[in-house]
Amino acid sequence: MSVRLRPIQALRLWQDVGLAMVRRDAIDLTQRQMVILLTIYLEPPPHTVRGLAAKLGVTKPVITRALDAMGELDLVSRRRDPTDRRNVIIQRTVRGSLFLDEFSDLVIESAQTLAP
Amino acid sequence: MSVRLRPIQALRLWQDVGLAMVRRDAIDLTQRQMVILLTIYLEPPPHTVRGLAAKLGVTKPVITRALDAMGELDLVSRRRDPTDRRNVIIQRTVRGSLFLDEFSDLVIESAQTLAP
DNA sequence: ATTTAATGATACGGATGTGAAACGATTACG
DNA sequence: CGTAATCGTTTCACATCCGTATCATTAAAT
Repeated sequence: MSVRLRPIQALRLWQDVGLAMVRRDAIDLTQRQMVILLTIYLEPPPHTVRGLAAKLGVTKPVITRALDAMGELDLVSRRRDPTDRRNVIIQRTVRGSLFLDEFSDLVIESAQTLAP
Repeated sequence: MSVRLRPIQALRLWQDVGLAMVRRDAIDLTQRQMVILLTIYLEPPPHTVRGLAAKLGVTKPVITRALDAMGELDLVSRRRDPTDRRNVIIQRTVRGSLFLDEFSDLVIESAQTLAP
């Protein structure tokens, strides 16, 4: 079932969620960091720096630094690929799952309260 | 009519739209800038620096700088309030309307292609 | 008229993100 | 082997954002 939205609803949804994220003094991720995090949690593993860079169309250092920042927040973790030690495998964490759960709740609630 | 979303749909929606925004080499707004822009276009005028700062829960310089940046992109414009010349009234622009129109299309399309 | 208050802009120091380029470590290939 | 290619990281110079504090302008109060 596809989700149908009207233009004003789409904009209100973004405003609501964005406003809640800005007001919450909590975790403040860049748009790129958010997309990286969502990709790690939504798409099937394994995830590598190079793969994420290609998917997002950005350079590798962008991914490395985003992983540094999010790793500091314990939203993701990294480990070397045992079979090919050049690769780094990016893994999910409990805190990352929790963060995205709360975020999805926020989106769902905003969507529910949208006027027609 | 409220819009019902499931958790995975909510996350996929954000990933889709974020990915499209990151890949587009075009306008790259901060989350705060985006919320400010949406507020200016969705809520009834007049909009002032002080009012926006209060609504977002941030300091006034944040608003001033965001307006500087978005004004440079011709997404908003400013003019002095004639009745009280301390105030600055923030106004919409054609380019800003167009930008948000395109953005809402992006959200709507992503929502339509969501799996159940 | 003088003082007080309010508004938005600016200066400052610190933190963080970016792309380009170079680097060390590891693997693949001839 | 030894050389080339791959992968993630680091370095560099630059840009942008943040909050605090301060400033100039304007309005209101005394």
